[in-house]
Amino acid sequence: MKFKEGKEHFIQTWGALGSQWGINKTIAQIHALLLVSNEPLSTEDIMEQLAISRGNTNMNIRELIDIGLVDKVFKLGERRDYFVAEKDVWKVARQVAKTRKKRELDPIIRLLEQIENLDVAKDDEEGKRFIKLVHDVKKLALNVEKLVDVLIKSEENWFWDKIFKLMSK
Amino acid sequence: MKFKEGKEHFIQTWGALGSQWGINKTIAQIHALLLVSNEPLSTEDIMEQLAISRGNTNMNIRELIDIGLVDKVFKLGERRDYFVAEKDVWKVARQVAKTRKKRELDPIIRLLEQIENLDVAKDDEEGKRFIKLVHDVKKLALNVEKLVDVLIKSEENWFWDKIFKLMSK
DNA sequence: AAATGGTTTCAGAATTTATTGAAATAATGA
DNA sequence: TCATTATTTCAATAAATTCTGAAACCATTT
Repeated sequence: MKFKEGKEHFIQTWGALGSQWGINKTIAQIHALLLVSNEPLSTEDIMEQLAISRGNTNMNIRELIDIGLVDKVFKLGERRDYFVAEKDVWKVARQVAKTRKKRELDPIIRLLEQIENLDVAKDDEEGKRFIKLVHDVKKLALNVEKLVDVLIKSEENWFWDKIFKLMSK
Repeated sequence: MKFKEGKEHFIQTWGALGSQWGINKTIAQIHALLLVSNEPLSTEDIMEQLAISRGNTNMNIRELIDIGLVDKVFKLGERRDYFVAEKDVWKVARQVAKTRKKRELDPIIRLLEQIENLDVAKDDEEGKRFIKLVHDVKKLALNVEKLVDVLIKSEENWFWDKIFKLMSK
């Protein structure tokens, strides 16, 4: 496989991975492109290399900056903005986990807590089963949340080291 | 909050959660409906309660059966099919992890391995950086894969117990 | 064998989501 | 100031996904 071909392939794969996980394909592709680029890229560069419009490029770069995966950088004597991606894959993983936790997990836990506070008569078997279900889901969500918290705070080696010790017992 | 209202809320929330994670909303809603139902439901029941068409119902139930979250059951002396969902939330989590691992993680690891085998000259710095990136991503993916494998094989208590011991050190 | 009750399929419609592109806005500096 | 260049916004459009509903299919009973 040729180098350029490999890059293409990588960008496509990253994009596909993104859509499967509910992330817009273009966001993932821009991220991949910046990941594989050694130099900062301008909006023009990205538009050209991914064959997408200016507006699309701009909005998705902003999203990536919000998520914390991409930074704006300035080149001396240049007017236009350039962008770089965080290259440390572990940091990327942590950052994604952080964003998704806040955006998705936290609101769901709050909702489940609300539902949990149902008034149910003591002899209402159906109601009791429902409350147990909601409770179980909440418990799972809380556990996932805690795990994500560990991940967010950990160093790569520490984290996987501990996880793998888990497996061997 | 009233009981019925709580159920509605739960079904909506489950559906919303699903779409954020790249799962079709209706699939998630059917699953939620079956989760909160103590009795098996027929296609008609589901159509009615979620106000969706027969075709939609049928296709999404099939998907849920494929994933392994829903079973078809028969009622004595009844001709029509009934469906029940796995109620154990931990089993649900493991089943989802299993399906997504096979569908998503495995293919990506294979792709990364292909890309990794690039021919790059020894003095090609850019190429070398790219290969390192791909290698790092693959390593992360392999670690996640291993973690998911532990999860799939574990009992709930064992798993979370070990994970939480992690945190305290 | 034909009527009944139920299930599955799938082309087209509806809906949702992503993208474009042009106009408005901002920043720079001559 | 005003011309130039870059960025942002957003209504319109396109693309992708999901859903419908009617027809085909299948199994059972009379």
